[in-house]
Amino acid sequence: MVTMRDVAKAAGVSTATVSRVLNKSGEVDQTLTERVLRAIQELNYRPNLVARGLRTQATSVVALIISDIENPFFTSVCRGVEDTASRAGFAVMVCNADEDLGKERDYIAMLAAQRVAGIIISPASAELTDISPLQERGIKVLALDRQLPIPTDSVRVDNRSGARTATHHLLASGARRVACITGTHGATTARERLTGYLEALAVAGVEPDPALQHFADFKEQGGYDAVVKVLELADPPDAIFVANNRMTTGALHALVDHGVAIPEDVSIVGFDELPWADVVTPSITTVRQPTYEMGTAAARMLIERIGGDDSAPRDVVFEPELNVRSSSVKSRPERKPLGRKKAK
Amino acid sequence: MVTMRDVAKAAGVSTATVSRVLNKSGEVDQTLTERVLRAIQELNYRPNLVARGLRTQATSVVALIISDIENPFFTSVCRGVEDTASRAGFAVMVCNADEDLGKERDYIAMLAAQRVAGIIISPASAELTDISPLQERGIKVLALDRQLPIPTDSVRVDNRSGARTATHHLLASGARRVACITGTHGATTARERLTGYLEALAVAGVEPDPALQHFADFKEQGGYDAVVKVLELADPPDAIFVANNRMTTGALHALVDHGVAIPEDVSIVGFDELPWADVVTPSITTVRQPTYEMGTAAARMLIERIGGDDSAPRDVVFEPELNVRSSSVKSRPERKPLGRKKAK
DNA sequence: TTGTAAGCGTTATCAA
DNA sequence: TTGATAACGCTTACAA
Repeated sequence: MVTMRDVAKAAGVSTATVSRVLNKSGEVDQTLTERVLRAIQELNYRPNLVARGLRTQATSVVALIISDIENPFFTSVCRGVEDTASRAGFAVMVCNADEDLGKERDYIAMLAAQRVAGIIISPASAELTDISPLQERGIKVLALDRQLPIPTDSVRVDNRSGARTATHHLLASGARRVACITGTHGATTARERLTGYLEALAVAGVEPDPALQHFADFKEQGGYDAVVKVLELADPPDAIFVANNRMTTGALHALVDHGVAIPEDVSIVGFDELPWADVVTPSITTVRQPTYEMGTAAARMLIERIGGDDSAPRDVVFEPELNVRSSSVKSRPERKPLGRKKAK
Repeated sequence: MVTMRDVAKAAGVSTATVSRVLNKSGEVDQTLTERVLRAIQELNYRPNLVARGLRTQATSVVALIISDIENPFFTSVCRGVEDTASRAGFAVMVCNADEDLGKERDYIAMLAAQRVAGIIISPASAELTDISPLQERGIKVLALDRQLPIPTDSVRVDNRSGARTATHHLLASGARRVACITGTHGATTARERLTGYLEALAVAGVEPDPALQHFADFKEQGGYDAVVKVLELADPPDAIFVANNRMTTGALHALVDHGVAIPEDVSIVGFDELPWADVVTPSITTVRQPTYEMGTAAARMLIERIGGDDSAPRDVVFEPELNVRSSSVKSRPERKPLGRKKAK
């Protein structure tokens, strides 16, 4: 383990001078600078970031706490965060809290203790997630996808609008009984998407049926089970709005397993884009979120905060976009869209 | 910022005693212990892990450096690593090197400087990835999915065997000209899967055609472009073996866009399981890797090393499994498999 | 059983 | 411009 002392000794200077050379703080004589740099090179010295962090009370690490690392929505956001953050000289650490409040608390504690510069979090719960350990230490926090009880910067999409558009589209395309499979109760996104669905029903003058509304777990199995339940109803739905990508996959599995024709028997729209939406027959109508852009926006805002910006918290809301494909259009049997020459 | 000193003062003891209580090291009087615990509670004290790490030269963090966070293979492995590691009291940080040697080097440097306890890495390059900064500091390293130049613990699948089985299956199912779309040159997995493909051809007495072999980028676009190239050949293939999940998605896009019938015109087998392999028509034949198990095995081995195990490096090789579905069977038109009652 | 004090590898404040 | 030296918050001999 070669330390700054070793470098100083080798270069015949003090550690203070080595530090100044390293951080380009203060003026250092040209000759000494060269001696120091050579010593660093020869000894293959690497500064100890733990010690530096202890001394400066700051690191150039930002963390990303997500609730499901197996969900393409989050991994795509990750990419956006990372591209922006690493360009600004920050390393990104991803922590998977897995919708688990306990794990989330542990990660928050750990990151607070590690003195990361900032964190982007997709909270497991709107009410119960506690970011006070971070705020106490002045660590900047940005809420992603979901909001927090305390006002903080946030980046998300207009979930109600997206759900409304999707539901409206199903009704307009010939559906009359639309089911809604949304996520866990705790997540604001799940509740907002349900609200949007209900709003669209109201606008169309359709009486909502509680039997058609399900809270599932945001994963494949949850989507599968919920669909099985609504299919077993005496009066089953002729359309389903599914509130996220993984549940949509599960829902499709269930429909296929039960020999349900899509969209003739049941049409379907899923929230979140699917890489394979165009590969399947019928192709799947989705509500696309601008995931990558959300990631870059989140990183940019967080880094500004770290840079000292202390203006009022901002809430950036992106607009999701309905991508109409074949799974949702009952009336006129659509042809597979032509002319695509590029993979997603 | 409340430190150990504050706690000590509040409890009327020394920091040494507080430390002993905290770490359950040494015997501490019952009364004092209680006073300390109460002070900790009242002041809401949180130990500073940076300082502790500086002092003990160790942290209970393991890092995972992966080459593509958008690839479900890696995210599933992550889950395995995390479940095992967090049960053993380790936090897991995921870093996305993105097949980029520069980023990878930066992350290695950073993690070395942070003094993580160990890292699991899927190296960007078999030859150029340099883990010496880690080894110099005694940080345990395990290679995942791909191997390293230096002997280290490793967890991977038998890529040659998987590719051989897939290719053999295509030939046995009626294909006569099989193309192979593999990953980047740098990755051992890409080369091994190509080798397996060639071996299967050799066994079947089929002359390999370089025009049917492509190195792509492990992503959708690469798979798409490669398929377009082989389709434009004067003598196009009647089957394709694709060496990973994302490229398989791209390959399917290309086939669909070009109106190619699967499996009648071209049959296809993809390496890596796809969550939606059963949802599409035809369902997609895949070579499944036991991703989650690989993650748990990797974490277990790494943690044993951290615990002091210094036996010879182990190379754990899992066997991939061919999952025959409809996309690969030309001869007898298969019925959709029945009896599945559970989503993936 | 408890406290004192010496580090861990940096950075920053002084004097020189 | 440079160098002692005192923190940063913690753990751990060693002494009491």
